[in-house]
Amino acid sequence: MSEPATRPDEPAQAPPTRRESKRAGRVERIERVAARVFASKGYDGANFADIAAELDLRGPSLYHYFSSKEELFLRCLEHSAERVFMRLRSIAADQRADPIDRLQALVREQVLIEVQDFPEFVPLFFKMRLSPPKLARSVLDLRREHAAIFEQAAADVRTHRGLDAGDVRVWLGVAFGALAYLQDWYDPSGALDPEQLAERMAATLVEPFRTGRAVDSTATFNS
Amino acid sequence: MSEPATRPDEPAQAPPTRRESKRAGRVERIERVAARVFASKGYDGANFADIAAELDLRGPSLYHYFSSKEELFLRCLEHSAERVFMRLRSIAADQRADPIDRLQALVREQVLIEVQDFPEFVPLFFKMRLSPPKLARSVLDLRREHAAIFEQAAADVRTHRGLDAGDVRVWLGVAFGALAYLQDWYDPSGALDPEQLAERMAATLVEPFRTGRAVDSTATFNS
Amino acid sequence: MSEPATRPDEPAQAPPTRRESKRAGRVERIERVAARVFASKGYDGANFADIAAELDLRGPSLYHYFSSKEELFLRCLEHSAERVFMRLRSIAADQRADPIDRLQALVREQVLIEVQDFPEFVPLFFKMRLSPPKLARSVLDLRREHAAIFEQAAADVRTHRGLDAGDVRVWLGVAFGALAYLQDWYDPSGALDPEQLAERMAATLVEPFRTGRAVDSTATFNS
Amino acid sequence: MSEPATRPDEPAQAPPTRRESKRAGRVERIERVAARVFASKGYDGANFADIAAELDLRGPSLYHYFSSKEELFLRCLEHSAERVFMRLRSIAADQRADPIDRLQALVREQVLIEVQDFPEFVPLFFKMRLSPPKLARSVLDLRREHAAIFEQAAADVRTHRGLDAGDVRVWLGVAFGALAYLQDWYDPSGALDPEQLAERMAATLVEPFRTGRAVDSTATFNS
DNA sequence: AATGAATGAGTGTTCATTCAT
DNA sequence: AATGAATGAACACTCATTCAT
Repeated sequence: MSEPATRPDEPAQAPPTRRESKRAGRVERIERVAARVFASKGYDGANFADIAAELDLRGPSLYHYFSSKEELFLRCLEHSAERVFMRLRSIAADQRADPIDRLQALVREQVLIEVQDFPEFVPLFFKMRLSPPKLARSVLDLRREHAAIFEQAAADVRTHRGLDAGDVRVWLGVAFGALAYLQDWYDPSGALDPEQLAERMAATLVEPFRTGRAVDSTATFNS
Repeated sequence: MSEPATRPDEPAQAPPTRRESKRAGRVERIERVAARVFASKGYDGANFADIAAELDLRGPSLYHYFSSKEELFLRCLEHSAERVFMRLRSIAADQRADPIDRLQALVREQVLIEVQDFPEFVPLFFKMRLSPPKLARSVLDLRREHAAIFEQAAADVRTHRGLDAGDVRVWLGVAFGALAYLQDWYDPSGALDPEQLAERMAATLVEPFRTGRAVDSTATFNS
Repeated sequence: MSEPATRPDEPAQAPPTRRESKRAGRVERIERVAARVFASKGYDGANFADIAAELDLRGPSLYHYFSSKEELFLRCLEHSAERVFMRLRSIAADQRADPIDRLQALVREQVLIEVQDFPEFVPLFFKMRLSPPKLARSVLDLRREHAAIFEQAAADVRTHRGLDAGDVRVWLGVAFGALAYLQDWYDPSGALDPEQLAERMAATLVEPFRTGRAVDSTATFNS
Repeated sequence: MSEPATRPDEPAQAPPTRRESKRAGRVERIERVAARVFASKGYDGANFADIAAELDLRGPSLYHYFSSKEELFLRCLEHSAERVFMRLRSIAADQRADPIDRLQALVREQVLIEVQDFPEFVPLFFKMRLSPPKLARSVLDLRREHAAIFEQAAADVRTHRGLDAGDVRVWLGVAFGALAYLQDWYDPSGALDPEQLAERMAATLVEPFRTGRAVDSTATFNS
């Protein structure tokens, strides 16, 4: 252990000291703001000075909390991902619901997450060129974790109908594409409020599962 | 000579001199390479030196053909747009086909354009971050032109069924999102060949129009 | 503490902090050096790297203090203008002196400013080639302000003699030309010291006003 | 000799062949145009492409006639200088006129040269940093030659009055400054036509010689 | 003779990052 | 902890100049 300062008579999971929690709060605040900036300007377009300015700080101050721009970006993603995954899993875990309704509810939730609660989550959808392989790997893991939730839910629909799990990647591509594209066209102040949008997108995307055509009928394929 | 149609003794409409056509060929070659680089690295990420290097040139040489990075990018965009729009419109113009089949054929064509013939289309049209405002304007115009083709085709499906044209923006958002996202997940060397992919994506995206649910049933809304 | 005048328990008009005054000192130093470089090489000819090098800095460092080359140049200009105008105006404001003596004193002062105290004045004010139009505007405003001081003093001579103010532009052109040209020929280490030079140039330039010929006798003309 | 092509039976001063005279004509035309561009934009501000464009040529074509930008500039100066000096000398050589009238006529002529006939001559007044010492020397020689004409005329006024030639450098500085500055303020389309301007400037500048004050009274000084 | 093509050197500017305070 | 100061690396763009045609 590299923390000789903790007293040996304390539980292994030492509660955060006041100093640590203060720092944690600042980190969280930075991540929240930075995530928003990254989401709106893109990785290249966002710069440290701007992010810091929104926090009433100067650029170099961020280095007290993050070792580089890339790390900050990754932490932003992770930060939202935790919360987002929790919300999605609580829906995915509801075994009482009909599988197809569950899938629709998942899509609905994801829309609300993006346009109401976590607009900064969107970048996770996209491929990015992150130079240090470690960071790239972490992002990839998050993407897989996110996709797995939807993939499982979609497979459930098929098995529930007595089909093999098959391959839902095309549908997944369509759905994720639609979800990722939202921020490029949807205006929350327009005629459609977030709830309506979520309702309609979910219905549209799940429709092929309801008819069984266009999704089920295709033969499974191996990647 | 490769111009047998013009009578040799006439200047007739100023046929391109050898010099001019040579230049045109070079311009075309640069545009092709530049489009690929822009597509893979984004507008900001692509730099003149790299583009030039792929052509065995040095950065400043590109200024013989394009007056700025912005102009080079716009030429790439317009160049692609020209070809892509032509293909889509030739399908959209076929009035003999059933409207819904026409829409499906359009989606199918767009998929093939993206994964087979114009791999740079997606980033150029859908995903480009647009810092210079002048550039943003032009890109938006082209995007609108592109969207209009699909919007009209979708509206035709509704009117053909005796409905008002309504608003197909949600469906359009879903479809364009799905189409924009293709390159983030589809691997042409995988189990699904481009034709199969196009077939299935088109079927999936058009399905809500076939059932009438999820698309037609929703009331129209004003933006 | 170097601020004995302010009572220690009062913030009182926000006295400059040590940090601010340090920065102000640096800005002043940069302006002084930059003005000299601009003066010797012209606006286009002066480059950031060279200016910075004279300050033991690298080019980009200047951007901590000035947002662009244009701004740096304008600050230099205004900085000089402030001091120079103050000196000239203190002479122009002396209403006890005979108008013609006042005019002569003004010319004399201007010569001393140029060859003794502000050697960068001439290029900055008279000779700068002005590519950026925004810059040209500001320089022209300052030139007009400078010219107005002499113009008024010259007109005073005429009205004092019972003539109308008339037009002294030709004389002004001669005088300013002579003053602008000084650094192209005068060598302070030569036989004529600055005071003698100032005396003689002032006498020479004011002479037409003393005789009344060549200045007064010409009819006024409208631009 | 490096011209073996000239036939030995021709006079040493071989008349220009048709080819040579054609080339000479082109050189002259380029010099005339280039001189105008240099005069209006300055040495740095003028570029080869612009100069060539005014001649319906492309930049590199100028290298058929001049080995570098600096050489072109020098030739421009020389080109006007020849003609200008001829005109000035024809006035300076008129021994019948009163010396002071001759001086006044010289100034008058110089004004007309600048604002009517050879606006490109003005740059000769100014110091310039020409890198190859040979070119710098040539310019300096031209400046001296030009100044000498006025210097001699001014000295003649003094000796004609029985004074020693003395030093007229202060007056010369004033006069040349006034003449060099003309292009910065005089607008030929304004209220004063070139003839009037020339008249008035000449009168103003020569006035101190007429009164004898301000010029004669000063002691001579050695540089 | 003229020029299209190409380029090396240079210039202003941006920005993530380091460091002393 | 926070930040002014500073900078190296990059990058779009300009321009005089070379060269093959």
